Amino acid sequence: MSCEADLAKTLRERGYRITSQRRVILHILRQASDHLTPGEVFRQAQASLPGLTETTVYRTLEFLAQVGLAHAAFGSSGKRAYELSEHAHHHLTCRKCGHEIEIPHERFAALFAALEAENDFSLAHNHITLFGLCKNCQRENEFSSEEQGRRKAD
Amino acid sequence: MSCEADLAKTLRERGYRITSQRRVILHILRQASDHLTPGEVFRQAQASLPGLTETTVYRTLEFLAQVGLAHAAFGSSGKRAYELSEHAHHHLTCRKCGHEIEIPHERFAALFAALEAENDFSLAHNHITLFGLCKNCQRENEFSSEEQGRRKAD
DNA sequence: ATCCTTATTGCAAAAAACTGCAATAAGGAT
DNA sequence: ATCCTTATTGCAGTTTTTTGCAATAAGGAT
Repeated sequence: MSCEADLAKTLRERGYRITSQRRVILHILRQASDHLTPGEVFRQAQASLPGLTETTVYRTLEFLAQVGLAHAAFGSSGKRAYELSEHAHHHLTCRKCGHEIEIPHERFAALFAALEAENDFSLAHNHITLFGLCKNCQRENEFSSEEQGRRKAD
Repeated sequence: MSCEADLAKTLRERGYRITSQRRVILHILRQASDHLTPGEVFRQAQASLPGLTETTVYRTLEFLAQVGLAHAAFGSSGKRAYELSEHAHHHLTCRKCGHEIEIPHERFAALFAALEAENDFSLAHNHITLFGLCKNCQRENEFSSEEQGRRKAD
């Protein structure tokens, strides 16, 4: 697999090592169509690598993000979730029903470039999640008092 | 205090109640020059309201965000931090030294408006944090292997 | 001022994240 | 194939966030 070899090279060059744990976790992220929380990754990874620790998952995920292979996004619940960096995109997430609309990175590219230039800053590929209300949920009241205490029901 | 009365009205209209806890927490956020984590808010709040629980702080902060009075931002560490919604702005945060550059919301306004129109979406005021490297840190290597294991030292 | 409804809080216990340190194992060198 | 250095992992323990439920207290009505 070319991307495996590629990965090896990338990491090695920077002084990191390739381990079964990293391979498994990376593989899971590749399969995933969606963002995965550390817990989800852990559960899936357990299957192929029984001895794996939750701690390692957290550290590996964070590691992948640092190296740039993956990045963290914050879901509507505020829980951290990771996904591969490939095909940069962002999300509009409905705070009410959780519906997600994907926005290609290109839409942000110009603004990002401008900000980088103006501030002498080098932006990493961030996954941005913008919260709001989707078409349907806009009609109803955003957060009527009756919903108190049963937010997850939505 | 006008903003207090204003707050009262805002909440009451929506069916929420004003409690000493909410007042204290909101007051702390007003004083704060910076974002505060739930833990920080809790510690400060303890002073004026000894009986206060950490749980309540978490819930109140989340509540304020839902109601739109405050919003959560995710610091470089990924830790959640809250601040009042007034004077909308965003941040460019250096992943290495933690330096933060404030970006006025206006820079994002046009893009946000376009995204809202294109997707039939109503965006809430999100506080965006874009990570990257500041001017100074760009010179050095982003994440050389020697830094492994002592990231917080930077 | 007192009563009533029900939004909020506190408590206790669980789940999720994070840390320090000793043991393990990549992978370059011999 | 074996040795060596040190990046990574696992373990055990700590802190941070959440959640369910009963007790408390806002604030409108009487």
